Amino acid sequence: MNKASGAMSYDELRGAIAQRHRALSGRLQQIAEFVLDHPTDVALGTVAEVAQRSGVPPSAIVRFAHALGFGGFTEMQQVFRTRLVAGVAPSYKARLARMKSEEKSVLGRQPAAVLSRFVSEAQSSLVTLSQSVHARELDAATAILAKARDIYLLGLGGSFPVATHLAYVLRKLGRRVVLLDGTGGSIHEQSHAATVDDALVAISFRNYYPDTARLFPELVARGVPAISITDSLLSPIVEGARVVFEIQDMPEPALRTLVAPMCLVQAMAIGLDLAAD
Amino acid sequence: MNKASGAMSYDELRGAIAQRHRALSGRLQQIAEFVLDHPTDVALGTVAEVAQRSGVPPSAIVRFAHALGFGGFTEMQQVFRTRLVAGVAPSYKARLARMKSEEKSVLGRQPAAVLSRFVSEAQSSLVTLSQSVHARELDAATAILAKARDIYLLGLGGSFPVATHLAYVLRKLGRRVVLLDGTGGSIHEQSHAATVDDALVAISFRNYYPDTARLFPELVARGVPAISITDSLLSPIVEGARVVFEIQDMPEPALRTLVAPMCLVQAMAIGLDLAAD
DNA sequence: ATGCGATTAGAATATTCATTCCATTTATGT
DNA sequence: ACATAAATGGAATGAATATTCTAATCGCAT
Repeated sequence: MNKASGAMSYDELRGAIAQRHRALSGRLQQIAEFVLDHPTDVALGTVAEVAQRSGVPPSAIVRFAHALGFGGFTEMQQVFRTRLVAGVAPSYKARLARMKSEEKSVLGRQPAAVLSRFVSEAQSSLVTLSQSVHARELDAATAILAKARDIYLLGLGGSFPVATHLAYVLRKLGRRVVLLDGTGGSIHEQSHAATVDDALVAISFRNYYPDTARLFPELVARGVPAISITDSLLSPIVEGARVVFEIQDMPEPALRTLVAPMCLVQAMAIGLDLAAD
Repeated sequence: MNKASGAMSYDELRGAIAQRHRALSGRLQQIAEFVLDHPTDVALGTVAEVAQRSGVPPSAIVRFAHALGFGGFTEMQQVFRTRLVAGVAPSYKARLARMKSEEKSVLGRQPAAVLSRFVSEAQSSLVTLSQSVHARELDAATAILAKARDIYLLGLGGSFPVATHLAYVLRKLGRRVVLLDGTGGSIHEQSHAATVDDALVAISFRNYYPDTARLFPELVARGVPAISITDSLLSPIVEGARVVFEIQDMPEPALRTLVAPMCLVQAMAIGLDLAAD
């Protein structure tokens, strides 16, 4: 019971186990070998399960945790669980909390620190993007766009920059684009000519812009093939869409760099152009 | 209770939740949104924890699981746990296989390859950004913006998305913003009210949009403090600018993801807000 | 061999947890 | 406006779980 185990990472724990392996008694050595070989079982199982799989009585498992300086099995299990959560996409909640805490410090308030924060934020959102977008979806999306006569773009509020960017690139590539921006009237009027021979790319993140949520179902009902870029399967532009790109983003709208969706629409546009040859 | 839930994958479950979301009652919808946004919490937490974090009573969580066809929370949780183990298991063999498949797709022009190409482009442009932007410039920029009564944004053509994004964030933070977009007349008229007490953020990349090149010197001549974001010191918006951010980008306009300038303007806006407190 | 300390296994226990039940509230149709 | 059904929240319940305790066993030096 000589090791402070409070804030221990999984790798540190592995090292600690390996280090004192030979100093442990027979049963405890057996358990040490098992937990190093089956960290997932330890992370997700109960004491009884781990005990059975490693062939020892439950109490031995608890003694093992004690020998490592933990208050009990549950405490040790927490460390093994960090390994699991580290494997999946970094949680935005944690990152947001980190941002908030850094904002408090004087150093974090300096513009240079703010920039490096957004840069690293953008980096990880790009990693997440390439992991979460599948080739099948991209192929389907470009197929829809390739068949479209006119391409309608719907992205208002915070998503407007993405829509304008996609509009710019598509027009550069010679596509006919209608950007639904609501200038000079309602977006309903702008989208009135959309038919089943056209296509719609809708972009919307929380909180979903009301006009987007209203117009999207109308166009879908008219048979316009739709591609949606959003942050949740529950967003109003998911139902009826032929293709849905779900992109994780920051919960706070003002903190979104839009890096991931910008890259995605770019890839869609260029991929469309290359496939057309 | 009409869905066989025994051998269900995480993605299938997500789809099922999204599909019957609107058919659920209020509380259950609230839970649906939470579990889609916080799958890790569901995978690792207890009923009480999930209930507290999602702001519902524990019994509602169990009812939610029942509504999805599971025998109880524990049964549903198993599906969420598969997501965690799937994320960590692919060690070397799977990762190698993934790399191989990516290489293969690079050979073709498949959209997925295009995306990964843009992602890596964006990654490196972010690295370059954090290296090339210095704290002194950022400080100077935020100082100018802090003193400004109205902030005029000038970014046309391919830079328009950056300008709209900056406009969105600044307005969210309560700043007075004039976006020079030329709708309903000339940008000259829109910028007519700009004085020495205001500020101008100009964004322009090759080939420099003619209107930008024309308007920028006029505003500078009128004494409006200017911040420029561009790709060359020879660009038309460098001379007369108080601060210049030079950002390397792709030579071909259609291939720019705008990732770096998006991050930069975001950092400027948030940095301004934090410094103002 | 024998006594002593360390180690172990299994039962006992106390706690945590998921689930169910029921009274109350809220929505819905007549 | 009323009656009926659905939904909800909170307490009660019973199961599952981690942990502790104790008697038995093992290893080891004398």
